[in-house]
Amino acid sequence: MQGIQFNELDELKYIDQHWQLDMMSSIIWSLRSPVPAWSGFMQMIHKSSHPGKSSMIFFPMIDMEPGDMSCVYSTLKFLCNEARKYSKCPIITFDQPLYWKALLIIRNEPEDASFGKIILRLGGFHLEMSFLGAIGHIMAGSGLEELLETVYAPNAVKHMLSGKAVSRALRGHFLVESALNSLIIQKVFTCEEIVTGDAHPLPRHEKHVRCDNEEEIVASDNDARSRNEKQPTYDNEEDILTDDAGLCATNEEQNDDENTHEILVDDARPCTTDEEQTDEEILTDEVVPRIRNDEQTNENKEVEKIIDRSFVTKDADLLGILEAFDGLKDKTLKISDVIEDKVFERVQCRISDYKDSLVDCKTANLWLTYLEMVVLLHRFVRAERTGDWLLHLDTVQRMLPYFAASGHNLYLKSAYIYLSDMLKMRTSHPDIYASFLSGQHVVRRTDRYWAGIWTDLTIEQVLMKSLKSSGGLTRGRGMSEFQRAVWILSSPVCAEFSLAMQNLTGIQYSSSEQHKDSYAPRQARNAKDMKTLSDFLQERDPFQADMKELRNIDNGVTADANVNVDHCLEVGQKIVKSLAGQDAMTHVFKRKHQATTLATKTSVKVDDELISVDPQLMFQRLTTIARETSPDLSEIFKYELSNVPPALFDNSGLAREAHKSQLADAIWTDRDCGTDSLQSCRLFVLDGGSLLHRLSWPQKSTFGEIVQMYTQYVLNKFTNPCVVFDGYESAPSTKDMTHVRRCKGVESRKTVFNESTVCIKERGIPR
DNA sequence: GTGTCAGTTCGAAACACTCA
DNA sequence: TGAGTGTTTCGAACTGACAC
Repeated sequence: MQGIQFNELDELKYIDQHWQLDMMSSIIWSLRSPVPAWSGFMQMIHKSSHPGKSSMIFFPMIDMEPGDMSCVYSTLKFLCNEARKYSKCPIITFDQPLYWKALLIIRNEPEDASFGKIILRLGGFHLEMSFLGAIGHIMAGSGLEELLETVYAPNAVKHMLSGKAVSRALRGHFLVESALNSLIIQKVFTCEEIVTGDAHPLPRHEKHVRCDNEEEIVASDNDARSRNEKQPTYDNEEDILTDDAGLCATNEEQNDDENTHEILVDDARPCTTDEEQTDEEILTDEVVPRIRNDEQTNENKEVEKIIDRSFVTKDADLLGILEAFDGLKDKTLKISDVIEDKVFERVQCRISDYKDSLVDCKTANLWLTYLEMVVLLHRFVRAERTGDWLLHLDTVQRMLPYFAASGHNLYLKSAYIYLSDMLKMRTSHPDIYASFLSGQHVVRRTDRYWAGIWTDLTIEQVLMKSLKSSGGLTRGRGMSEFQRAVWILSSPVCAEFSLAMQNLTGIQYSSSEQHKDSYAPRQARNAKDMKTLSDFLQERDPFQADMKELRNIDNGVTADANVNVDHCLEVGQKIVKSLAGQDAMTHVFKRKHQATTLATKTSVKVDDELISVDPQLMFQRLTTIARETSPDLSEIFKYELSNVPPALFDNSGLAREAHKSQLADAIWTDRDCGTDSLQSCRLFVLDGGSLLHRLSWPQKSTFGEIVQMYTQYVLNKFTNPCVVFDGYESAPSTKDMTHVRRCKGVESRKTVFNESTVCIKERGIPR
């Protein structure tokens, strides 16, 4: 079999022309909230010519195992025949496993054969999923998981960080990026935070968050603060909203359609099948007004809940960006005017200087690397939405080191070969390369500039939605070969009927012009989640200049000396560089060359060799062996079976939290705790710590009044009481681990107060 | 009562790595 | 070289909430 060589990759030297817009979007979150999220913001400002809406047609399904080489071969053969009929160059997109098989087949065919002309593309959507997994791997154990768990469910976060829940992952990463940028802006620029619970519609924010009138802002802030205290706490809603441009992928959309192979014919012909549109995009003229009215009502309700967290500033550069944003929004400025504004370079320069000052801080470096990875996500999505071919290639090239450092070797190999092949197209297929440069490499399901999506995502969205929605194959038709053929071949006729019915009834299908990120409920949720994330990061600042070591920002666990994830880009670049000239078929990736993350298991040194130890696994194995080899287990337990007792310590080395309520339940259940014996009791001993949670502390009360309140409560409730508070010396004590867990590894500030000090409280406990 | 959807859990396949 | 282990990726099945 012919080998596949990793050729030296030429540097693209692509200059991103619109980085200013990404910067504006991330900064504006801090200065003016709520605003549309990145995707909504981009759709709002991007208006340009584009190749038009694409049409999709289904080809017959091949009834074979998708991974079967002969199935892939048949697909390629069919593709070549169809392309010959249209006199077009065959282009096909696969996800990674099938891409590699198709590549092997094509590379082993003679160059003059029909297969030699096939342009094989690696699915961008799957590439993005893998990159999300790479981010999750690199940031494992850093505290990102705990950060995201403040706004998402734990299992949802696991899927987000493993690259499965794409829509949520993107939203989550973009929110975290904005919260981190907000933190940096506070440090670099002179800002003052205002947090308001605004009960007015969105335009109201535009009026009061003007940075040149600070007094007015503070005054309105005080009013709003009192309103905010009455705000209800929200449930942890899950992200069920989807991006109309295909940013999302539901579980269904993530399913591989490996049983089906399609050719996407990308032209400007009108869409012929109504099944080609997603449910959320289909809005009839009659339906639209009703939905808009409902949305308006809902918006008003949601806007009342909006929590606004912004900063006021008098910094000239930040004010310049605000003006540019207003200009774009009001359409008084064009994008070309904005990107020529030097204010962005000045802001970037100041932020870069600040980042350079953190060069010795490992934790800060890791989180700055995270920001770089999220920027790549922005670029990758933007390249697809706008059909920017060079940006797409440049971003894939920048992703390679992160794939390498995180051990996503299959995608590293495939993406490397894909990039190499696409660059070669400049000379081998100049006509196709030119059409890709004009934005023909993406598919648009709606007639908008900011609506391009990856071809593999298109296949999944269109096919899966058609299969599973009303009239689809999963609605009682059966899935046999005959039924599939009937369904596919009849869909053009059904589309004709559908079109005729639309003309007859006068009901037309159209897509909403407004992006979902522009809706007030979405903005409200974003603002709420941003506040939650910002609060978390304020308490656990990853950019502390005096924090030189690498540690988890949530639990404070410090990394070993062998953890090098803060230099993962250099690690990855080294691996990518070493690939040049190697044979892709025989090259072996070594795990020891990858970046070592914070989540790497603890290791012990045996004969000068580091061995990773999972205490839980070690304990289980040893007890299993002991049970089989020794009749008396107590003999075995005389010896140390793991470096820490797993029953008492978790994998990060922190002592497990005590569950007092379970102990209390056990006592009440197993023992006689009746109250008869209390009748003769003359002394009530009360736990002072527990007592603290019994009473709610009134607003603006002093500590003296609170003490008086507790005293009165105890005297009224109990005769002859004795209140006991537990106290610990400054020397090492059994409470130390609890203190470490509670302070999250960050030393708290000293608070000085006396009887007349007014208590500023948060949710019933002193701050 | 039914259908849909998000969330969760579990398992299998494929592949890389390690070790005897 | 083969067996065992670990990781990644993917899919199926189930559950509960919600809308109609």
